[in-house]
Amino acid sequence: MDIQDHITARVREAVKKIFDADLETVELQPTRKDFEGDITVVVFPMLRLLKGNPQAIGEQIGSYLETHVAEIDRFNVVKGFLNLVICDDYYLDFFGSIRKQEQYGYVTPDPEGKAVLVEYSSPNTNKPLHLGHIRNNLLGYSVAEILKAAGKKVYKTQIINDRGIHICKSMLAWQKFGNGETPESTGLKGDKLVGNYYVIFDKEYKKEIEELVAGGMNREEAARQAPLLLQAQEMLRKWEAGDEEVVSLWKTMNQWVYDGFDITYKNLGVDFDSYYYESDTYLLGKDVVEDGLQRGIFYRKEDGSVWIDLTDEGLDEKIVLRADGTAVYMTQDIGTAIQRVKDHPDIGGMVYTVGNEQDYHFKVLFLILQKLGYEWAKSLYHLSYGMVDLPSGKMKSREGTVVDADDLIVEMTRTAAEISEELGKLDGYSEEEKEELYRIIGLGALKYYILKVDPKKRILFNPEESVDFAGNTGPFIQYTYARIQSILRKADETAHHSDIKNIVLHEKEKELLKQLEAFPAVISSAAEGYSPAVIANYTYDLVKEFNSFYQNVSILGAEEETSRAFRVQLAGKVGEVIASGLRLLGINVPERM
RNA sequence: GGUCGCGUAGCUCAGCUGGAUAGAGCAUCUGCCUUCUAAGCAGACGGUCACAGGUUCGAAUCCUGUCGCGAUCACCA
Repeated sequence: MDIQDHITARVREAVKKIFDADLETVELQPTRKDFEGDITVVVFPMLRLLKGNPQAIGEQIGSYLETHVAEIDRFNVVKGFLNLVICDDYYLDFFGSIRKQEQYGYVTPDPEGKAVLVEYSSPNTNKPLHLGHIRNNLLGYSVAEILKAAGKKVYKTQIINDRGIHICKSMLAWQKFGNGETPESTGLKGDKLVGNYYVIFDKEYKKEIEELVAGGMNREEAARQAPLLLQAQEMLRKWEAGDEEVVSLWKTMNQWVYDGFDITYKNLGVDFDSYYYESDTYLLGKDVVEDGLQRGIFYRKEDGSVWIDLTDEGLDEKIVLRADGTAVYMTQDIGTAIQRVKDHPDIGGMVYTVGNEQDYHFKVLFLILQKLGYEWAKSLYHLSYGMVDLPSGKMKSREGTVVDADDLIVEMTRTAAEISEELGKLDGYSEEEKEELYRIIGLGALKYYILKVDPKKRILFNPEESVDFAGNTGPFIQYTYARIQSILRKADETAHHSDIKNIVLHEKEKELLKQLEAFPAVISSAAEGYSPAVIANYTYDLVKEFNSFYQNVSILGAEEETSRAFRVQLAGKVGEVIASGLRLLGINVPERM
C-alpha cells in the first residue's frame, strides 16, 4: 500500500471516529511549495457531509493523524487545506525499498496478459521520410515503449503503402527519364532516388498539361488526358494484372526505397516486429463485408455498392465496397485489422499512429469493427497527432518544401558537435566516441523537442531557428545524467554500498525522494493517455530538482560518511530514473558530455 | 454550413478526472566557476488563462454561446 492509500484510509478512520461519518473519497494533492508539508488533504469536499468550518475540521483530523499515524510528523491547516508533514523515515524506507531494484517503475509483464499492437510510420514507397514521419515514428515508438513499461506485451508494426498510382508515377518517370540510374550508380539513397523521379513525374506532367491547354483544351480535361497520367494509370492496371515487367520494376524500385528507409529508421533508433504491405492486404475485407451484409450490418444500394448507416451514432453513411465490387480504403482497413488479430491471437487492442486528418476515418473504422462484433474492437485507439508545419505553411513533397528526415538528423548532430567542441570537455575521447556522442545529443535534442509537446497539438517547426540545447531540452537532461555518472565514478566503494540509516533528510533530498516516488504513477498515466509528453515533463521536473540539489548540497563532500553514501546512492537512483524516462522517449544517455 | 481539435507570459510549452497566490524554458536584466562538469544554479521582469454567460463554497480546468486558427465532411489513400 502506498502512502496515499494509507493516508486516505486513516483520514476516513479519523472522520469516522471524530464525526461518526463515512467519507467516500479523500482528496489528496502534493503540498504546494509555499507551505510546509508533503501531502495535503483538501477539507472542502468533506463539508457536504460534515457541518462546521473547514479550518476546525482540518485541525481535528490533523491532530488525530498526528497522534495515530506513525508516518505523520506534524501538520498545519491553512484555510481548508490540511498540510501533512511526512517523517523522514518513511522516505528513507521507501528509498531502501527501491535502492537495489532494477528498472524501478516498470511493471513486470503478465505472461497471460493481452498484447497491444502499435502501428506507426506507415510510409508511402514513392518518396523519402520527412519531418512529419519523424513525429509519427517518435510517437509510435515511444508509446510502444511506454506500454511495455506499463506491463503490456507490445508488437510494433507498420503498414507500408507500396502500391497505387503514386508508386506508378515514380516508376514511369524512372522508366522514361532515368537512363538506368540506380542507387549504386548515383550513390544516392534508394528512397531519395525514387523520390526524385516522383518529383520529375510531376514536373513533366505539368508541362504536358500546359501544352494541352496551349492547344486549346480546358485545364481540367488536360489534367485528365495528359499522356503521362494515362500511362501511369495503364501501368497500375498492368500491375494489378500481374504483368511481369511492371511487377519486376515495382519490386526493384520498392527494394531501393526499403533499403533507404532502413537506414533512416536505424539512424532514428526505431524498430518494428513485423511489416504489413498494402500489396498483400488491399484485397482483404471483402468477405467480411459480404458477411456483414448477410447479418444486416451493411446494406446494398441499387447500384450494387455496399454501405453502413452510422447516422444513429451522429455520423454519416459510409461506403465499404464499390459498385464494381472493388475495395475502398475502409474495406482493406477492416480486413487488415482482422488479419492482424489472426496473425497474433493474443492481441487485445491496437494503436494506430496516424495524423489527425484521419480522425473521422478511424472513428468510423472502429465503429464498424464494433458493430461486426469483434471483442478487441473496443480497445482500439487512434493515436492522433497534429501536423508539423513550417512557417511557410504545409510541407509538400512535390514542391520541395519538406524538411528531410536524414538531413535533419545530420543537421542536429552537427549542431551538437559545434556546441560540444566549443565547450571542450571531451579530452581523451576518440573521434569515434565523439561522433557517437554528438549523435546521442543531437537526436536527444530533436526527439525531446518533438515528444515534449502534447501529441494532439500541431507543431510549428522553424528550420531557421535551430532546436535549443539549453533549458527544457533533451541535452539538458542528458547533461544532468552525465554529471551524475561523473560523481558515481569518483565515489568510493563504501559510498556505493553502505546501508542507509540514521539520516536527517535535507529539504532537497526529500523533494527528490518524493519525485522518485511518483515515477510508477507517471508511467501508468502516460500509458493510459498514450502520451510521451507526460514522461518528458516528469523527467524534466526530476532533473530540475536534481540540479538544484546538486548546486546547493555537496554530495562527495558531505561531512558524515552515511550522508555521503546516501547522497551518492540517491544520485545514482536519480540517474537510473532519468535514463529510464529517456529510454521511454527513445533517447539515449551519455556517460560524459 | 455540419462535425472534431486547438486558443495560457513577447516566443515555445506545462497545468485541464474542478481546489491555495496559474508554472517552466527561451528572450531581457542581476548575482554565482581556487569546491562533485556553468549544456548549470539563485534571483528579477513578464498573465483580464481568446471573449461572454452559466454551474459550484471554489473554474485555466465542467456546460452553453461568440470569435480566431486548423482538420474533416471523396465510390483518394
